[in-house]
This record gives sequence, structure tokens and C-alpha cells, in this order.
Amino acid sequence: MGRQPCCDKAGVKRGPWTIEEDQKLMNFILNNGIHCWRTVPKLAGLLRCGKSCRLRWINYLRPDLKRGGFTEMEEDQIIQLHSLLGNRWSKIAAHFRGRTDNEIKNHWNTRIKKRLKHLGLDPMTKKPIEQMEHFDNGEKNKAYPHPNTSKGSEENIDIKSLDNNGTKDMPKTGGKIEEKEENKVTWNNELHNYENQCSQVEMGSWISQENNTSASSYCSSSFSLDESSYPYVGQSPYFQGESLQQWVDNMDSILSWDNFNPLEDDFLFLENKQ
DNA sequence: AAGTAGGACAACCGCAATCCG
DNA sequence: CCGGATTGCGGTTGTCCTACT
Repeated sequence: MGRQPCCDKAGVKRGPWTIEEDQKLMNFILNNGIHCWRTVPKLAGLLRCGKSCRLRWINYLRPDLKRGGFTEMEEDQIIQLHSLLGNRWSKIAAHFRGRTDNEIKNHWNTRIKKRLKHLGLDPMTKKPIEQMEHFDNGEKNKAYPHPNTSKGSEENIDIKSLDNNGTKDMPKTGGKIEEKEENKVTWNNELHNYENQCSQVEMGSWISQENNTSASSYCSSSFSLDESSYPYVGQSPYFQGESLQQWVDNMDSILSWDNFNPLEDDFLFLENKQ
């Protein structure tokens, strides 16, 4: 006998969430907090399984989410972190305030992979593809173990050839990149550099958060709210036929955005209230 | 204008990890 | 310590949208 499914699939709604469902879930969580995802749909009056509710909240409804396209700097950070952490998206996402693992994973699969391939780099190893083909003759894994499979021992990572601008200095020929010794850095050095970078970014976010407590302005601290600059924003169901500002205004009527920062504090408060 | 292909994002599935009685 | 319940995670699939023919 196998394990019980997380929910009774009969009578459970699936597929895209409606605005009404989102409002129900959001209102419920903001009023009651999250104690047990399994009970959330029942108590919130939703015909969804708890897992689905959790996912919807984490990936879409969480008020502290920063939506919109990834900046080049964020992309570079993702590339760097991926070279360290592999496909551990939740760990990568932890370095980005307001980004979800799902968002980063999707962005990686749809954009960054292609970008690296376009640059003649193997997305998994960040090595020039031509070189990888050479190593495919039984030498590849030996020379460049994948972060997922290596045990985190010191290894040479050549991603420093990706400078802070991401692409500017990258040769675009199919693997005509000559590996320079000075570009090779140790695992520890790499980690140190990335952590410094990440902490700078996160500090910036926190500082702007200190200065301005509204969620919409928090988002604008690191990216423009100009929709034309960030086409993906418009793909949210909320944005169909309305501007971003209209959407924010609408949500303001449902929720008090001023209460969201810091979100963790609010949940603690809700917990204590009960 | 209709059909199709590809891209981007949202959502689901199944397994692993963790929690808790 | 054990076993069931719950949550978290990563891979995969589904859906919608847009560009192209």
C-alpha cells in the first residue's frame, strides 16, 4: 500500500487560480496566519489542496515578492550561485529577497541557459562548449565535476570570465575562449566573493525597505515599475487590461500594504494574537 | 485572418526531509 | 526510536501569449 495522497483529488479544483481564489487565500492567511497548510483550503473556503495553496502563496501571493524581469546583475548572481550550488533553487533563491525558487528555476531554464549557450558556454559547468566536447571523451567529469555531484571540495571555477556586466567581455564564438590561469579561482575564494556581492545587494534592499515601507516602493528600489521595461510583469492575470499601478491600487483596496514590512513580524504578531 | 511554433510562466507531481505524537 | 503526517524541493508538464508564416 502506497502513501496517501496529500489531498483527495476528487472535488479538488486544479489549474490556474482565479482572482476570487487568490483573494480568499490571501485574506485567510493575513487574518489567520499559516498553521497547517492542509487545513488552509478548508478554512479559507477553497476547493484546492493544501499543497496548491502553499505554492500559490509562496510563488505568487506573498506580498514581499518582487515581480518583474530579472536585472542583469541578478542574472549574473544566479549564474554564479548556480555554479556553486547546482540546481538547489531554494538555496539560490535565499540570496534574492523577493524572488522565489520557482521563478529563478524558470528563468534559468528559459533565459539563462540560452544566454550561456549563446555565449558558447555549457550551462551546467560554465565551461566553453568546445572544450566540453573535448572532455566528453571520458575526461569531462574528471576535470569539471558538477556541483551537484561533487562533494563541495575545492574546485576550479571559471565563471569569473563572466564579469559584473555579465556578457560584455565574453567572446561570442563557439568556444574560442582561452582559459586563463588568473581566471581560475578556488571554491573558497569564489564563495567569499559571491557572499560579499549578495550581502551588498541584500543590504541595499533592506536599506530601501527601511526608508520606504510600502510594498510597491520596495519593489521600485531595485527595478523600475515602468511596465515597458519589464514585459513579463504584464503576463500576470492581474495585469491583463490594466496597468501595474491600477493593479497595485486594486490590491490596496483589499489589503493594507503598509502592514507587510517586515512580513515576518506580522506573522509573529498574528501567531501571538491567537 | 487562421494556423502553427516557440517562449515564458504557472502549476502539478512525486520524492525526500522534517516534524511530532 | 518509530511511524504517520506534513512540508519543502526540484523536475516536469500545462497553459497562455506572441511572433511568424
